[in-house]
Amino acid sequence: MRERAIPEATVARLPLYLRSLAEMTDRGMHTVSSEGLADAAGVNSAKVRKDLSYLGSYGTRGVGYDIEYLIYQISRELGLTQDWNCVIVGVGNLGHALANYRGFSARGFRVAALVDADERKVGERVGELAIEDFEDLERIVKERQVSIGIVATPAVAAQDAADRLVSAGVKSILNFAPAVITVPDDVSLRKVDLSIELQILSFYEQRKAALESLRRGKRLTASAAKSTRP
Amino acid sequence: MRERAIPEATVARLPLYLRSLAEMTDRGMHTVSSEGLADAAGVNSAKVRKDLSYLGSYGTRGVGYDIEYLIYQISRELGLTQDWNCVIVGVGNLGHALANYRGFSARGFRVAALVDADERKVGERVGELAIEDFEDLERIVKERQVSIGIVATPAVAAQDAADRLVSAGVKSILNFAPAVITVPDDVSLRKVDLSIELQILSFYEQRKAALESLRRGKRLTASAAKSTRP
DNA sequence: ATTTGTGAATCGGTTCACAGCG
DNA sequence: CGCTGTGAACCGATTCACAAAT
Repeated sequence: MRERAIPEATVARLPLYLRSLAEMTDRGMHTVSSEGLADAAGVNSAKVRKDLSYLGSYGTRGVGYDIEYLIYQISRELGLTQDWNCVIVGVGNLGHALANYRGFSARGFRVAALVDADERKVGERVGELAIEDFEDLERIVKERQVSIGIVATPAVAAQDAADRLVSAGVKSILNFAPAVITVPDDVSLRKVDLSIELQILSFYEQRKAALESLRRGKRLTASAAKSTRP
Repeated sequence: MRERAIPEATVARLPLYLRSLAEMTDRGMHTVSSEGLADAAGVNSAKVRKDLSYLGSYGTRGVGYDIEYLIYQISRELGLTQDWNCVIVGVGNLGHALANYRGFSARGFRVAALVDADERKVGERVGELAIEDFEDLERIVKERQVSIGIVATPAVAAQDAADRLVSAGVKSILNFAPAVITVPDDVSLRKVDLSIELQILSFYEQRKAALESLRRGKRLTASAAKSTRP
């Protein structure tokens, strides 16, 4: 291996491996096989081996992977050897929860500012930070070298929030608002949508219920047929 | 078309279409082309047509799709013609925010209970509801016909929360805890992990920075080369 | 004339299965 | 011998491109 370009699907799993590996170190382990890591991360071992092979040949045949070394390599690949400053745009319900979320700082993400367009909220303190005016976003991004914008506004305000983040120079956006937002090609956008997740679960839940009642229906029909046949 | 089995990827997009269609009705529209819906949902039109074709032939060639009818068909397919009761397990930061999240009830999801293992929290009111004892989960699930469990506990407690939900008969789980949890095959599991999303953004952010400094480096080298050549 | 619905081509990702190496 | 690393086969999803429908 070793010629640029890690598949998106692999990138999305690296943080998962990282977390499992960190837990293993905590438990005093030093090496792990692809099988062991796969179990911990909830995937299969072929996937682990292929994923890790994109980073380089960091395993030892017959032995496995050195946990500490692998943590270092994955962290480096994910850009976690440096800290990233984030700004949370929209400090309602969810914005509040995100602002207070620890685990955030755990992986080197620092909430450097909270902004909201509602003037009544400006000045209000949330943990260490005071809510600032959305209008000052550009200045804040520049001064504090913010590289990640977290959109936690209501749906109608989300595109505007994103536009302002982009024109302030932010190149990575995480959108929690239940709205489609569009950004230029050179900006990364990920979204987290609670309501969509619930609707997906609803689909499968319904299908299970339908199958169940079909099974039940068949059984009833069968026994009914039996009882009517003398 | 029309022989069971809608691809997972399609199921995941149906809620997106539904939201766009609802917005269109609000704006007084009555029909929409695959192109129009694609733009609103942030996908391409071929995908829209293929996705919708799995539900049946609900469009009119030369015209497009009837919005109202399509909303009905997608809602039915997603199981949104009925309400679903949810229980939130773990009422910390995030659990609180989820409990107060409107938009929840919007699509027919009702938070029927909040439970927490911390006895000091039991009894505390959050909006309409009082926090109940995690130990009573099984009874609560049965009495209130809860079908969806939302895990918002700390990582260490997540698997236990899931196990208890499963043994109470819950077949759909949405996991917010930063931990891998495993469930039997007949249980649907989706996960939302803030920290993982940030790490993915970090990867691309870093890559952009690396590319940028490479470009800058080249330019410098080029001009340096030029200046040293007399 | 316009837009759907869908086979066929293509792509990205997963899994298999085993050669290669410690 | 055990486990990694990886070509090859496979699979699901996306995109293309056009015939069919109104």
